[in-house]
Amino acid sequence: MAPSARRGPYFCGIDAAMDVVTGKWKSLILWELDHHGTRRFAELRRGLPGVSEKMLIQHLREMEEDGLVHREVYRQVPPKVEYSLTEHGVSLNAALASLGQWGTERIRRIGAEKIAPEGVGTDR
Amino acid sequence: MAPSARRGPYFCGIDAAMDVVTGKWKSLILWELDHHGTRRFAELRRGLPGVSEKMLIQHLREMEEDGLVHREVYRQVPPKVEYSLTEHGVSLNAALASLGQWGTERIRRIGAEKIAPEGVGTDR
DNA sequence: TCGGGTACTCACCTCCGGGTAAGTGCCCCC
DNA sequence: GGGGGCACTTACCCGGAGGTGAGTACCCGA
Repeated sequence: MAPSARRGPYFCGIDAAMDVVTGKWKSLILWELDHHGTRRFAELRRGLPGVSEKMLIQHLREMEEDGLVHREVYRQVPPKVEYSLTEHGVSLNAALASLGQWGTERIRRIGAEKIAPEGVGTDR
Repeated sequence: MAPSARRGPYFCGIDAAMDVVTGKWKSLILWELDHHGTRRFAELRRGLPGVSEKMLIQHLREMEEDGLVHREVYRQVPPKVEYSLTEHGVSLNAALASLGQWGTERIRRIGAEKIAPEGVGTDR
């Protein structure tokens, strides 16, 4: 089987997109990478409070397979790896924008708590 | 605790929306209801090939709690219940549109199979 | 020399999302 | 009079998503 054919048949575009974005941290990773442009592994870990290293790597690998993130390895003595979004990742993130707005609306409506990952004046 | 406070604190709008849309059939239910306007339980079941009655009800109940769908019961001898989208459901569906397009794009890119639920000339 | 950082891998465990199957009370149609 | 449809409910089970914690190979600063 072709390496990228691992995902099942879909009913519609929505669940094809869902398939790629489902995972506790994937949308946050997308957001982090889009927001910062490029991030190292440890930076991502620090940016997503509560994520385990195992899940971070697992999600990053899957997103790489799915062509959403690019992984650049610098062969150095203290290892250095940089992650960034591919154009597909960027466009997915753009497609998520309206959903993000809806969610923000909803948070306001139900008055849920919101954990801002860190400082920067973010809406969305 | 307030009845609608059952959902945890969120990092951002995306996962607030995800929280509501996560579940194997929820996006499909949204789509079915949006497409047909109003549907009975058995119609939904037939419209979502492979769904189990248990999951259908469970998802419908959650979506009702979340204020996405409206449940209208007609007290009749053969029971009749009609489900439809609330305005929040409709707006969520609208917010999912761009994601659906992205997904459709992706399906084309990777050449995955697509199961059209039933006839009607659908994109998205 | 010891602790901490970098980017991981591996083994193990838990919880719950989701599936299967059966039952319910009432009706209509063959 | 029995089979099927309606809208569910209940009990049971399984697999996988995700968490925990340890280990690795190397380096740097205190």
